[in-house]
Formats: sequence, C-alpha cells, structure tokens
Amino acid sequence: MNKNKSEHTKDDNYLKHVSQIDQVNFLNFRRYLIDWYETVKRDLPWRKNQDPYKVWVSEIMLQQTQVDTVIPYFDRFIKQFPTPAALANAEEDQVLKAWEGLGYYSRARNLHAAVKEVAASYGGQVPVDKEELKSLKGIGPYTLGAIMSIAYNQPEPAVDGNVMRVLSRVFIIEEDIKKVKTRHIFEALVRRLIDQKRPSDFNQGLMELGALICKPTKPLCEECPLQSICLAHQQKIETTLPVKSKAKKQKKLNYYVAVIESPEGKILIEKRPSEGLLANLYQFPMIEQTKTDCSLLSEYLSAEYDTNLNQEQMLEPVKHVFSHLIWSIDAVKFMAQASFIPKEHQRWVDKKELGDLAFPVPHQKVLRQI
DNA sequence: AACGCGGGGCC
DNA sequence: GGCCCAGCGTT
Repeated sequence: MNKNKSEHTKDDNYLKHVSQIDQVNFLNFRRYLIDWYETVKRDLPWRKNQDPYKVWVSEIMLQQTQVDTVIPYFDRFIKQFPTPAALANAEEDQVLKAWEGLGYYSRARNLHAAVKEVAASYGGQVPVDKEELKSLKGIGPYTLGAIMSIAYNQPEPAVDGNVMRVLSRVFIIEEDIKKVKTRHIFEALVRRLIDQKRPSDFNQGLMELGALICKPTKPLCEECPLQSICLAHQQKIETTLPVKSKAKKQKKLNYYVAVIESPEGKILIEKRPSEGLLANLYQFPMIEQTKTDCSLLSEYLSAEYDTNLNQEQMLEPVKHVFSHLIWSIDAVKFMAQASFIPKEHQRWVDKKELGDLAFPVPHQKVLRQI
C-alpha cells in the first residue's frame, strides 16, 4: 500500500473544511515568502550550518521560548556539549545546570536521554529516518518536521504557533489552535504549500514571518510579503486570528522556604522528585503552608528534625508566576545546631558549590539574598 | 482530548 | 493583571 497516498487522503479530509484555500495562489505564496526570507533572514547561531545536532538542540530550546531568550543558552550549551557524544557522556546535573532558568526542564532531561539513545543505537549520528527520529524522547511532530526540513532538507511540515498564526490569517482558518486536531489541518495545508526544492527556507521563512511581521497583536501588514494574497487582511480581520481558547487561571500556593546553615557554614539543600514540576532540580527545604499548619516555622522544623534551630533572619518574600501556578514564598534563614540530621534526600553543601547545582528561579530569588 | 510543565517579555 | 512564545509526554 502506498503510504504517501493514504496520508494525502487524510489530508484532503482535513482540508475540505477549509473552503477558502483555493482562492490563494500557492505558487505566489512560495515565491513571495522565500524571496522575503532571503532578504531579512536573521543571522542566528544555529543557522551557521546544518549540523543536525545543533539544529536539534536549537529546536528543543525554541519550544515555547523566544529566540532572544534562547541565544545565550544555545551558545553556552554548544560550547559545553559540542557533539552528541559530549552530551551523552555528561551527568544529568550538568545538563540541568546548563538549562537552569530556561524552563520546561523535561526538555533537557528528554534531550539528554535521546542523545544517549543516539550514541547507543545510531553510532552517534542523528537519524535521518523519520520514524527513528520521531521515536526519540522530546521529538514530537513539530521538532520532527523542523529537523527533517532544516537539517536534512526534506519537505516535512513543521507547524508551530507562528505557522498557525500566519496560515490562519492568510487562509482565514478559524479553528481553535489549542486543539490538536487543528494542527493536523495546518500540517495538511503545509504539505500542499511547501516548496519541494527548498523546504528548509520555506519552513523557516514561515516562522520568521510569524516572529517578525505577522505578530500576535499589531501585525506589520504594510511590510508583509504576503499582504496581497492574505484573505484576513483583505477583510481587515487579521487581528481576530488565530482563534485560541483561553488558558485556565493559575492556582495560588503558599510555601515556607528554610535556608539552614550548619555550624561549619554549609547550606542544606534537597533534590526535587524525578517527576513532575521542576523534576530533579535542587532547592532549599520547602513546605506548603496550610491553615492547620503551625504558624511558627522554627517550631515546626525543630520538631521535624528533632533539634533546635535558631532563627537568624527573615528574608524578603518571593513571588513567582508559572504558566499554571503562582508561588508565594516566605523565606527564613536558620542556624542549625551540630545535632541536626538531614533527611534522606537532603545534604549539606558548601556555599561555593551551590553555583554548580540547578535551582529553579524562585529559589534563585531566595539564594540571591544570602 | 485535556492537562501539566517555566520563564521572560510585552502591553 | 493577561497574553504571547520555533510543543511534548502523560493520562
């Protein structure tokens, strides 16, 4: 059975709900887009060559993260881990430290695991095969298409938020881009639109256009190479697109954080669990505040550790907003007595060593105060 | 299909 | 405050 044919039949089913696409000249779309991209293309660190490893690292970092944020992380990361082998041989703590502050830390853990898999099963070469590439941890539909097109010049769709924004406007597609099904519509459309000879420039051009011109609010339509063929612009409805359902409001959580110093001047830290929020990162001991909990933190801790803790100083409270949570932290510094016994998942570290461990930003805000 | 998962920049 | 971002894995 012809696999390509079956894929295209599926594409047709997705696309037939989008009646307007016939009105746009695909040939002009390609030409306008790629000509524009050639003239404005930014000189980004991962565009120096098509090294699949560097393309891969950059695409993982760029997930849900803006270009300007990624650049310094990418440069440091590649300097520290220049090859798949170098990354595969690194300790996870090192990799997380290199990712510290970038967020979505499962990206780093998955990339590390995937590179180990590449070293073990693919002789250290990033697979060219679609199925093999897609089987690697952290490589989903978008990243698969990005690596296939940018590193290997294969005509695969790489549909991200930029692409959906641009295409939803040019073709007036009013499906909710939060839904997975909607991404399939755009992938089907890109399979028809993509320049078979220049898939890399086509995909990157689409994303570049979304980032520089076809912005979420205040798109710069007067500078847009697709202005003459953009259906939403013709109808002056470009700012109503794309349609996107609203995110839930963040849940608020209150914590106590204890910075505990030993008589030798060491600091108590703990490693977070290997799953869930901020997995495997380090932090100062932290407990959630509950109404029933004692209001005096030192009493609670002294009982918990079966020894007296002398409160030294109240630190400035820390507020930190995640995409789905808001942490409010009351931080207190304590001096421990010699009889203090850390818990299983905790240990004392020299203040100098704190810098070698990856702390989530809210705990960095506490750390900065000591 | 819905949800959990960071952090910074912008308005 | 709310919204945005070169998404993915789990359930």
